Amino acid sequence: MERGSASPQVVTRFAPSPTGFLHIGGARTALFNYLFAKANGGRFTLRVEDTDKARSTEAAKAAILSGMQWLGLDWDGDVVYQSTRADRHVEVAEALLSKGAAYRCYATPEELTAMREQARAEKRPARYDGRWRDRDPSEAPAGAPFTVRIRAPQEGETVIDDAVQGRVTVPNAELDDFILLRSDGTPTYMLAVVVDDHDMGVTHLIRGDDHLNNAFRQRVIIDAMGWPLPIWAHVPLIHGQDGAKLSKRHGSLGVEAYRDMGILPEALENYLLRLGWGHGDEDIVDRPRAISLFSLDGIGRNPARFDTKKLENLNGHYIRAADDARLAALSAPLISDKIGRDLTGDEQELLLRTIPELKPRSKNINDLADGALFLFRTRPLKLDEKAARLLEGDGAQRLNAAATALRQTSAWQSAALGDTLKAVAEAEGLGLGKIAQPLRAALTGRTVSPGVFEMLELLGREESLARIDDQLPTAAA
RNA sequence: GGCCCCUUCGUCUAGUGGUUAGGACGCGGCCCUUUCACGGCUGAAACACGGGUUCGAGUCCCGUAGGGGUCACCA
Repeated sequence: MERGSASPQVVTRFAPSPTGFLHIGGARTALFNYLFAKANGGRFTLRVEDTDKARSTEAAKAAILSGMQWLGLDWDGDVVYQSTRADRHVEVAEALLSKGAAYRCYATPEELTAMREQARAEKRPARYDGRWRDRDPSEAPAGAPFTVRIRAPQEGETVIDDAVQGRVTVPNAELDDFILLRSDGTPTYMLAVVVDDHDMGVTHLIRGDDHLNNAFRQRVIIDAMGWPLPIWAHVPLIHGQDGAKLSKRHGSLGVEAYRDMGILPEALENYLLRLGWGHGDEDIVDRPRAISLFSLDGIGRNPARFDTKKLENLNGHYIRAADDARLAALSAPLISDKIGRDLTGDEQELLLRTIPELKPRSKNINDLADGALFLFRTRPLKLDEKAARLLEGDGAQRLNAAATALRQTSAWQSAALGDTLKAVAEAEGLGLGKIAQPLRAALTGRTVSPGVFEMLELLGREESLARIDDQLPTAAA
């Protein structure tokens, strides 16, 4: 799909560092980048920032990729691993060096630590003091290790026109000569991002607010290289329920944790989208709608708190909208887990037919599995306390009356069964509930369940009658 | 602490100088109803505070308070 050269293609990227799972904040950043690219007919790329060999792990890398796949955030092209691009990063550092935009610094780590401590003691900002900035190269200790530092402007100010935050200005005195190349010759993050974003043709940088300060530093490199500026969009971070930074304690779990809680990916996506982005009153926004609506100016500037209740509500909505077969497949393993065996083919088919009854009663897949459990109980059912109480005294008589009528019903379909039971209630001069509740208890062992007529049909004549007989006092039966 | 950002119901938000400040989640009530849900109706619930600017501020400006981010040879 060629686009006119007059309007260069939008390219976004998600650039996680593989030091942990794909958490909620990262997932939202990825989502926004994905949506913005799709909304503009652009490309959404994925780059793994694995330049910190000590902290990066294969497991984290895999977790991030699988999290993205689960959410259906498909990236264009191959994953770029930053660690494979070190040569190019060094090349740029050297270009900067020969331009005089960077210089070698021979300060030792100990020296720098001492410098920072002293600055802190004197209540000054702990910035690199530029001690090697203007020294003549001849002063360099022979053979000593050195880092390469950017020569950042010291006067004036640097401006970032952020698509979310607006125009943000920082005095250049705040920017120190940060390190480009470590003393072992490897590139730092600050250099690597800029080079990679440039080389990958990234046009829009949508990322967490915590990177806003980095943007000023990165701009120094970009300017020094004479490269075009990307459009920055710094999205406020997600906070926990208590307003503090999101931690594992209150929801910053990996996306797979939400999957395991029975959350549907489209529900998490919709929730994440609405957390910090809005379009009028619309709360239910599915993927196609999001792609047609998404824009950077819909992103708010204030941090949002994570609210599990709303996520669950949204999840309930998407469960009701989901395909029955998909829901059956998702809940079957959970059911197997609970009953300690695999479902037979017939049982799987039965589960599928029951899903429509369970959908409106479920906020997550666990609820679904739980609700389906009555189908697979083994006789005689153990009744819970409340259910048992429904079968005491008059309850037993009513159950018996219902059983008698049910045995004579030939058409075992919910509508007909409903008519039968309503007739029983009328004959007894009772409300339908008086008949249905004991029946529900006998059928499921619980007081809460899908509709009795439907369950009767689902369970089938034989199983239903057997369960009822199990609960009938022997004298009455 | 320096620098930067933020502040509308408990929460997510709409609102771009004149609104009975709207919606959603959650919460309460009512209805539907064989239980529970779903669904429908309905109620309580917010412009952090103080100064300006203006005929008129949730909307603009300045302070204060509170919250957040960031200050590595991590990313």
